[in-house]
Amino acid sequence: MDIEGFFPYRLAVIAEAFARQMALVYGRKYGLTREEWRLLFLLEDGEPADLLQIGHSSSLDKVQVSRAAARLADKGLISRQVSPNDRRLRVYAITAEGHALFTLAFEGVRARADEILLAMAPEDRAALDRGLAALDRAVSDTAHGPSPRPQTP
Amino acid sequence: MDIEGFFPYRLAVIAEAFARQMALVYGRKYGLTREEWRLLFLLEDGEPADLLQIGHSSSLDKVQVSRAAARLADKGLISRQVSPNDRRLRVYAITAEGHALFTLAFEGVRARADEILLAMAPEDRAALDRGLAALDRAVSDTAHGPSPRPQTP
DNA sequence: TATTGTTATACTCTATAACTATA
DNA sequence: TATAGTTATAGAGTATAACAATA
Repeated sequence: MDIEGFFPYRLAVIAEAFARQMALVYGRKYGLTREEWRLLFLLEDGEPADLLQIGHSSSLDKVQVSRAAARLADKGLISRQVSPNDRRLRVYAITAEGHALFTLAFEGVRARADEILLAMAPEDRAALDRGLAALDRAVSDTAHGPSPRPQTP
Repeated sequence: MDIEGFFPYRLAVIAEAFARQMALVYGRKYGLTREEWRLLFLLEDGEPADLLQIGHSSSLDKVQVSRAAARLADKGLISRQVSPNDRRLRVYAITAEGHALFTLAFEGVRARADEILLAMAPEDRAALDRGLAALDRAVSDTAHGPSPRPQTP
């Protein structure tokens, strides 16, 4: 068994190399960590939301979201307001500055991602898409222990 | 643009979920870190080698290899001997205990990986394989800056 | 002077647990 | 008492720089 041909190794190395290319853009060029980038993406994309909703749709746990949100709020990229309905909740929303920065960063990331994906033959792209979707299902379907990244103890 | 459908996000999340399943085995069950696991894999697989050779074929840099090797040597899983030819070099080799532990861990990891992969339709597995290979090439082909994980400054 | 391997430093990420304030 | 969010702590991963020993 050669390590290069061992599927778990291959997947990890390829995904890492791709993620590194993206991080060069939002990280080195726009000063965002991966968690900040995801959080901004989520808030830009959807309605203002609270921490648990965000955790659910970002594959981050509540601690990660809380800390990324604190940093983003410090930079003025998002706002955090206590909910009037339930004062335990905070409602996160993207600010105008946040929107502006996200737009720039997103264009950069998308451009780099497209550059890579468009260097692939269309059939290969389709194969990748199909294979990843199937892998995603297979991991969920065969999960044993507790579900990953639980939000509540 | 929905974050769930954004390719870089999808790839990262799926690869992460898969890697987590593997780490549950070699990590939680056999007490190895990811770097120790890779290093052991490499030494089990090939000839005894020096640090730079290992770095090249493991996607780890020399610092990571050096530290993982120190921990593995402490546990008695590998040996490190100064090369007689060039006394700057150290030759790493797996020990009998290392071999025994690796064999157990590998069986476990392979079993979990196979469980997932065999839950996929054969055509989906083939698509995944083909898509990943193409993605790997595309990332390399479109690389701009310095190559990732350089071993020498 | 250049190279191999090690150590140092700092920051990010991951995983838990404990804490606070509200409900 | 339970829940939402925060803070604390520790370990693992990543990125650089500096260093010692040897060539």
